[in-house]
Amino acid sequence: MKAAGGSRHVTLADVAREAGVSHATASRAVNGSVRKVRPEYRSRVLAAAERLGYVVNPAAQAMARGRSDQIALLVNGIHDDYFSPVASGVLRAAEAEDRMVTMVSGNNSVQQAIRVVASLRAQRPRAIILAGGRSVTVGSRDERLVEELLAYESEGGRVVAISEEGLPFDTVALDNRRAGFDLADALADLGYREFAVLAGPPEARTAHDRVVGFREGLERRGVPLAEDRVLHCAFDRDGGYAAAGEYLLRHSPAQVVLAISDTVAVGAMARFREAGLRLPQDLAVAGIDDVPALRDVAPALTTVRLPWGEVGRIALDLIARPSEEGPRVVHRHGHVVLRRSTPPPTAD
Amino acid sequence: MKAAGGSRHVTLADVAREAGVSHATASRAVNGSVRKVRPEYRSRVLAAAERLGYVVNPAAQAMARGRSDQIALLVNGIHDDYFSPVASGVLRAAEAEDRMVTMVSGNNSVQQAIRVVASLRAQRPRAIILAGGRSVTVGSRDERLVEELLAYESEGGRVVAISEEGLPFDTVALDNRRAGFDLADALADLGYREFAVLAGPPEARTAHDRVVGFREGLERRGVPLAEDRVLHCAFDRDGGYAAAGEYLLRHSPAQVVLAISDTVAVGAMARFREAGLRLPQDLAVAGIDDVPALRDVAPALTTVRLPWGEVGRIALDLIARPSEEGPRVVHRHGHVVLRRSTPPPTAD
DNA sequence: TTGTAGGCGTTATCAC
DNA sequence: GTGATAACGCCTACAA
Repeated sequence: MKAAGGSRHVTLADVAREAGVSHATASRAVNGSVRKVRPEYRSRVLAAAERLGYVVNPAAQAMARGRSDQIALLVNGIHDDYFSPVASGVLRAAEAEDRMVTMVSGNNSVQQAIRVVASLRAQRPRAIILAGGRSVTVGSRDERLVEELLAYESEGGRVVAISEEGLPFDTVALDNRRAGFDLADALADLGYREFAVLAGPPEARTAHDRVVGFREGLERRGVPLAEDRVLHCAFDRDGGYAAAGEYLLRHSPAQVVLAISDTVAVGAMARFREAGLRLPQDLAVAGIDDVPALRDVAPALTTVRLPWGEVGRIALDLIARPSEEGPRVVHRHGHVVLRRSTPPPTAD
Repeated sequence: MKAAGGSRHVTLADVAREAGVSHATASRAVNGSVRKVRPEYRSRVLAAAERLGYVVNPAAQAMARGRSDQIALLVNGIHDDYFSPVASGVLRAAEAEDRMVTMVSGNNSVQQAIRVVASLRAQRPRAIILAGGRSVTVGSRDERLVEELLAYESEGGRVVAISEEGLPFDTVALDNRRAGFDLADALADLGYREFAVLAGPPEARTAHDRVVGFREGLERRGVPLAEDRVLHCAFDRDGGYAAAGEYLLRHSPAQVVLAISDTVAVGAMARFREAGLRLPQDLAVAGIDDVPALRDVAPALTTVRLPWGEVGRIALDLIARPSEEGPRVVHRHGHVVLRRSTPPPTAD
């Protein structure tokens, strides 16, 4: 039990005094490398700490150790598609081990991300989780970001990326190409032949990989995908909405629209409906991610379920067990979930 | 420009030496209470800091000041309905002023929330934003939480609640009763007469208030709401799904179902569809919140739009400008948005 | 194994 | 206004 009184904070010195040992022993008993303190003292200290309601002062600890215990999650942007699944995955995993996560947004600009990492660096968190992809063309700004991150690592920090393979950090890699491949393959298998693609931004690596996957999947089935059937758009709901509008203008109707994400798909569906199309009768739509919040749209959306919760856990795991020998990459992939939005196509 | 090299950190001492002044002066020039240092020194220090790439060490600062500059956001649970709108509202606002937010989840348990606040207390963040409501019956556990928060305040921290009025802290109060009232009123105005309610957990204050609002809105229109038409459920998608199932069992059909949140509404819609009901022809559904991710469900959901972004900004504002004289309350309310899910009822 | 002592980077206190 | 100097709470050689 603790005294919730508003007085001054209990410090390690208090605990030490109460337990009748030195500061050092108290420190070791509470946080030190195990088994260096006599069990008797140990329990005496622990009891005293409990009795007094001692709580470590993270700032002091951070200062003494030169590193805090925070975990920082850097997402591209709050509006980004990646935000909610990735964030809730990581937060949930963190919650499971009683840790707190500091969230910051790179605001979809590498520029900003660099600045953010710089100030993060000053805070010396235990780890930075980099969520969301980088560019296809690894430009100089991207390199600056990596550089900043490497500097952070050289100071003893740990970086884990949740994105594509290829960064010089431990990474949890979701196989985006495969997600695209499997989805395209499954739909072609279902009988679809006329595809259109809402491709997201051409420079976003995640979107790009998924589109490449779409292409390969269709190729494998011998299904053509004309260039003009691929529409680029922002990586969010409004992007899908806009791209769908463009699609409608082109008068090049397809049977099914593959969107690079569920949110894009949902935006597109909204636009299609406005145009009077019946879904899925007039047009089938599929996405990728299987974000929980969207699981109940109608018609239920065919998608590729990505294991976000697991990804979060793995990321924390990678942080907890550093490796000596270079970046590790843990691969995960999703599974196609066929739902109502893509019924077997009827003869046209 | 900064040297991104991996060497040791630049400290205030370095800056002071470089500028040829004392630690104290350097400190004052960089962070001290303004206008106590000669302009010449001031600029000399600033220049040196810039040149060396000096960045403050927040841990050291926190330690010396006895308070860090972090803002902590305590949400009820990650799965909670409140998570995404409130979190993104606050994060966005924080982003706008270049601040980072530490997110923690109370995991939907007051018990846990108390523990979280206790460890937060140790971190001495500048402020704690308490998002999400408390219980209807202010129980002893709730009181313990408030107590812990008050203790934190007595240590100099600032608490801002985003919830209902009544807590002894500055609060941004969303008028939940009014949201319920306006929604019920609008639908009754549209011609609906047979209502059912998916009420959420009876002990959750937010849900409770909304239901009270429903009642009052209907009352005003002289529309009865039988007790057995009110079904309690969990405050999330699955709760809505389950409650919808229960509704179906009762064979007491209504024209429209008022859900206490969009997510509950969407879960219910999924269940209704499974049962073969056509929406909105066979049954109309409405929610509250207008969460962006759900804006495109079909049929488009009638709801009450709550100003989450504004709420986040106000919360940060309240933090930035403390008041001397007791808790302030800023009221905000939503606006009914009629969409396809509640067409004017046809004669039955 | 335990205790003593010094240091981590900043701010705050007081003389000057 | 400015500059020594002492905290702040914890960790960790180093010596005992």
